[in-house]
Amino acid sequence: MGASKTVDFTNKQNAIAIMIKALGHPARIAIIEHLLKVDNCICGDIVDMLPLAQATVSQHLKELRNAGLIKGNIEGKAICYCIDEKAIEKLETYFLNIKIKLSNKKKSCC
Amino acid sequence: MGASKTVDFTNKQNAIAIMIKALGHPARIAIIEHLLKVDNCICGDIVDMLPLAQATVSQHLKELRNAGLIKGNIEGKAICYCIDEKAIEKLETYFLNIKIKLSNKKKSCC
DNA sequence: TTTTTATATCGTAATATTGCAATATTAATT
DNA sequence: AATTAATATTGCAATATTACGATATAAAAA
Repeated sequence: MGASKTVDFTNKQNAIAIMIKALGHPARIAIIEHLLKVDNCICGDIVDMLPLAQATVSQHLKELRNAGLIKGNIEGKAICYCIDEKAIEKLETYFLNIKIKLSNKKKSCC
Repeated sequence: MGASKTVDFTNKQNAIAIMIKALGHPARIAIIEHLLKVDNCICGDIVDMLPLAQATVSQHLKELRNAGLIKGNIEGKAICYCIDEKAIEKLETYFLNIKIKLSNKKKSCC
């Protein structure tokens, strides 16, 4: 197979899984962390930062874009990439809710 | 290739990517959400819940376990799985920090 | 001790991901 | 218009993931 059975899960579950999956790679974590540090977020700088070929970085950026985690703004012949705050908020809220629910839960076995 | 270039990233980046990656699948999201709802977290119930074969569910549970997101406790011939609170806290903290850093940041382009 | 029950592992097929070189595209510069 | 610069896309090889049936394992029940 190799294909996830997305049809059988809720839309919410599929949506959050897509966002989370997009972050589940060290290069894409590194991209987000770099965008966080830097003020001028030009694509070329990301390529220079990472130990990966330009084509590979471009691919990772595309995945982050498709998942809604970053936005790109064309600036002349360069592209300025930024983190999408709303996406990060969604993720933070998701885990915060789990944390809260867990703390309100009686322990069963582990 | 198909193999991530983990050597070239920091240990922290690789570690958080592994945790996040483990959650980046709708079935594993569904497992976590189920464990959150239920008091008695027996493996067989998870298998019954999900639209996947027992072997597949077992594999997903293994990945969550390997990433430290759940813990299993043997109870006779059954196994009780629970969410590892510390793992969830790590994830929540990670995204909270990004959120805070973003809000303290001057907008550049997007 | 045999059988049943619950879970894990193995083997394997289908598909996805990762990474890169080569090439295409697009916009600025000359 | 031709060249340069920045980024994206294509094509492809290597590896990983997903899913499942079949089988193994381990504990309880009969």
